[in-house]
Amino acid sequence: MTIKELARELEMSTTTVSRVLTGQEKKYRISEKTAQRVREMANQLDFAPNQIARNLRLQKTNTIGLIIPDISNPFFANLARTVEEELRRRGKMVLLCDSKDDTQIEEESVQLLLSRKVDGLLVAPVGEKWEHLQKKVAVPVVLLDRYFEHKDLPYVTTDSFFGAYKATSFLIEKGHRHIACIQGLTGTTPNEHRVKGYESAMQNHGLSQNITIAGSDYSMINGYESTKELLARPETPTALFALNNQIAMGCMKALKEYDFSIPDEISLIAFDEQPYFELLSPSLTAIKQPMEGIGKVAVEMLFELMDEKKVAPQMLKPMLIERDSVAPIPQKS
Amino acid sequence: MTIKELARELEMSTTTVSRVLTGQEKKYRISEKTAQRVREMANQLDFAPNQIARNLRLQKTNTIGLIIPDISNPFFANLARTVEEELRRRGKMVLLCDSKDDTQIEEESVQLLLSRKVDGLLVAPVGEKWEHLQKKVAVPVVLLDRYFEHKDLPYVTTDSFFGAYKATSFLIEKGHRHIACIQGLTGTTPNEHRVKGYESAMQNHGLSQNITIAGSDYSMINGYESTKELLARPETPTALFALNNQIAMGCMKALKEYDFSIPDEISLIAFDEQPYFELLSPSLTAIKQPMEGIGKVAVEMLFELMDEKKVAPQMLKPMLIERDSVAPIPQKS
DNA sequence: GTGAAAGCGCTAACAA
DNA sequence: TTGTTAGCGCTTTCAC
Repeated sequence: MTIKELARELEMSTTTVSRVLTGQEKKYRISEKTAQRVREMANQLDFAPNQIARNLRLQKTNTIGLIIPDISNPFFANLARTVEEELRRRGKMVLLCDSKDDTQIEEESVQLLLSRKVDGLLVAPVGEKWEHLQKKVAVPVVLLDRYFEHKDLPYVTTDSFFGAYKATSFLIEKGHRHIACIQGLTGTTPNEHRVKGYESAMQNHGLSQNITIAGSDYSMINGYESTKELLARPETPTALFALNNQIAMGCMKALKEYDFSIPDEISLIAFDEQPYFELLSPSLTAIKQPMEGIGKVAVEMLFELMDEKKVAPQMLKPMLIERDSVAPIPQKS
Repeated sequence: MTIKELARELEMSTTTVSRVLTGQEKKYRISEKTAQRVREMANQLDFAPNQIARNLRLQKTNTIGLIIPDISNPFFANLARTVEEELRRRGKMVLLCDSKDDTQIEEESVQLLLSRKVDGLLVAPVGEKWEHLQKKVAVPVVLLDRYFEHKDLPYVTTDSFFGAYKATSFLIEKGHRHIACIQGLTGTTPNEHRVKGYESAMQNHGLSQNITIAGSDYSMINGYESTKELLARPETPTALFALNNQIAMGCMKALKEYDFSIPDEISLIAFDEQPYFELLSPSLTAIKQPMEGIGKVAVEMLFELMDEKKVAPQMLKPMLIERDSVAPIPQKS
């Protein structure tokens, strides 16, 4: 069923049909009667214009490419949900790519999406390279979560420094002095900023000598093994700061296995809240990222870029959710 | 950068260029020298054919529509991950739609995807209606998770009856007699089969009179409120069977709030395993669905359908993961 | 071995 | 108020 057949059926030109169907009847002063007939017939034969042809002609696909490092990570799944919803509301569809935290897959995905002529790109990059996101990319790009400083690639993300500083200060206020930080993927901005936030807080409280950083990626296994390693050290930390939700899970697993009681023997705080945190025992204190905000702002930004407007990067403030995995300890200098 | 420009640059026809670039040089006996030159130039100018034009010409988009009720539910996020990976491996991309468990959005999504000429549809339907998935759908469709019996729509799903029967029997073997089931969305096949599995197990053990079914959808809030309601009844159940992961979370929340100790005062088992279940306190006994299998088999099936082969629906067996949320209770008839 | 030209289904500039 | 026609960028039939 094409517009041509529809036009033949109606005994009029494809032009007229097209104009009615694209809502331009007013503009071309098409008689209400004609318009009515077109709509009825289209409805009756339930004709839907071939979007591929349309896209080719219009040089516009109403499609946005979304590249995410791991859709099974609830953080990104949530992001994807908001983004999809926001885009749908604005008449766009989403081509989804999961890069599996692999820069090469990410680069390939960008190519694939560009050759499919997406109108824009929303990317939560792995974070190791950026050239493929900037050079020869003819469409607007907005980065999510991870980004690149000084690269003029617009982004929207959580204020990681702020969040980490807050989490660490919170622990310090509770009397903790030996706080270890288990980091995610090194070299990526959120990780570096979280680490810096942690370090700053430690330094500002005169605890520079106690700064302890372990770990290497955003996985549960990393949390698990880093925790075990930390527990094996001569001076066991009294608190752990896990830099994402999966690391925190690994920490809990290790602590459980080693029969460390949280928070009595060791406190735990996570960057990145998840709904089930409140159900864990003990419930997990966490830094909650403004997920909805990130998705919404990113889509907004992308639209502004598509309208050739200028945009400024955005850092959204996270908040601390106090639960039971952090206990005060008696002060001892 | 179009193939035309590339051809001009090379001083040959677009035909030849196209033939080389689509790997048909052998077929048309194009000289190796020419082919070489084409590839080099294409590479150098890093030319990538406009897929939209290609799709239009070929009447094929290498795109699959994936409709899912809620991508933020880890069950579906996992499914999406496997599906995306499998499809990428086979050279297809994924257009993602989140129906938010709303049949109307689902119907619209099908229309949108069809007008974009996807080559196939992978749908985890809300489960209330099926007409929009069968009538006038010109492309192959495979259903995930939820499906429709006797509707000739191929599906791949977990054997829900089997899993629920197993979970219930497990509780009965542990001595439980008053087992309540908190169900998900009524009217959907997995839910009905899980309920039937539960009922069958109860009946086969002579516990028909104790069958208790509460709840109405797959949400945490449903688990929460249904549990509270069950606890308020004169005869409190000794075990709860939650029909999905989110319901189970709601149960835990309610039990925690009411200071019911799991498993000492009440046992809990969930249909649908999640990685964090082992970290909950107590760790949660669950029926684990073969997620990877579902995704892979579904994609395979879709490809067979695209090759005009016949396929048979598949039910994959889940397995029971024993943890600490179920305790035996002394037998009393 | 290579090329000219038609055509995929649609929209819009130009014409009437 | 409506229609003719060119063309989006590609592939492929037919011709040489």
